[in-house]
Amino acid sequence: MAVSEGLAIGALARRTGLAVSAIRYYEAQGLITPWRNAGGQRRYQRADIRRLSFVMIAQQFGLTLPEIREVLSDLPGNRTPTPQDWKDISVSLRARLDQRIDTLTRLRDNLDGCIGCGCLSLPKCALYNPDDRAKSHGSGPRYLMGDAPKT
Amino acid sequence: MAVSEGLAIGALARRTGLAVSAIRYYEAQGLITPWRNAGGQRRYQRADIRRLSFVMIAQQFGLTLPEIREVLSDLPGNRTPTPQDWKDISVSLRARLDQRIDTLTRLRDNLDGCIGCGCLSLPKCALYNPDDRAKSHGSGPRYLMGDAPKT
DNA sequence: GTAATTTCTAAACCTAACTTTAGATCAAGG
DNA sequence: CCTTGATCTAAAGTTAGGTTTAGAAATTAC
Repeated sequence: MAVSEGLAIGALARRTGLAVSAIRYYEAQGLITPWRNAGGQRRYQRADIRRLSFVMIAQQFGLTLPEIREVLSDLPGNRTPTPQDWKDISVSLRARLDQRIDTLTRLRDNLDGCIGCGCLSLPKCALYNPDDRAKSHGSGPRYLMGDAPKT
Repeated sequence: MAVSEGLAIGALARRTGLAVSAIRYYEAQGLITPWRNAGGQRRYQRADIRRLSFVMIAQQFGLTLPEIREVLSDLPGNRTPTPQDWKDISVSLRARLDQRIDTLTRLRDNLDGCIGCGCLSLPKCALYNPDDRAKSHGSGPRYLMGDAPKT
């Protein structure tokens, strides 16, 4: 056993709970970068378990994969991230989460006064102008205020 | 002009800000049910403006279209919904929203203590067991805890 | 009464985030 | 050495939530 043969993709999958196909997909999206062994198979570092765990958590917070990649780009590239490194990027994650919670809370507080009254049919209703509307959830092209449809 | 010719789909689109194609799509998903005029064109009631507005608001809250359809099913089918009817179903909406906010808040409160510590690599971490994980956001098949992948 | 709009349907296309499939190659156990 | 299991790549399929396109029929406007 050499000091560092690395983890095979199946082992990493078992450690993280992710599907093998998902890990390959994340690589294609630039979220993780394994090296290859002599036979061309992917090998991962121990630290990648944590990296993928972070990806999963950030996803629960509603970040898209490109957003997560961006957050991860603040990790040092030249060495294995330390606990402090992880703590540092968690700050950025936390800020996004705080904003999301604020938006939902604001929306909720408007709900009671708004539904049932006339404003539900008006475009100026407070519920119609959230900040992060277009990206709030789901995928696919989405027509939203200020994003003119063809017809 | 008869008393009730109804709104054409284009008019409804202008009133709500939705694309015509989206309105047809919502019909296919069972969210709205127009009638047809002699020529086969869709006609809508005035109350449908509010119905679609509700759909848009519920979407911002993160509900999927099937969920919204379910919420809307509590409206009276035999008559035009009254303001009180709308208020009633808003309660159901608010409950879901409260839960979502709670989940996010709990997640956030765990974040600082969790990232950077060893638990980030462990499946038992508090961040790994949210209630509504599978449906929290995004689309497509998603392998998540308790939903075994094939390989 | 004709021209310009709208609307109709069905089917194809789009994005995000993955999974499935197929056929080939690698690695490990006996 | 051979067999079994793990990986590899590329391409196609899936879901949600829509949009685009094409050709035809209905409405509206003049």
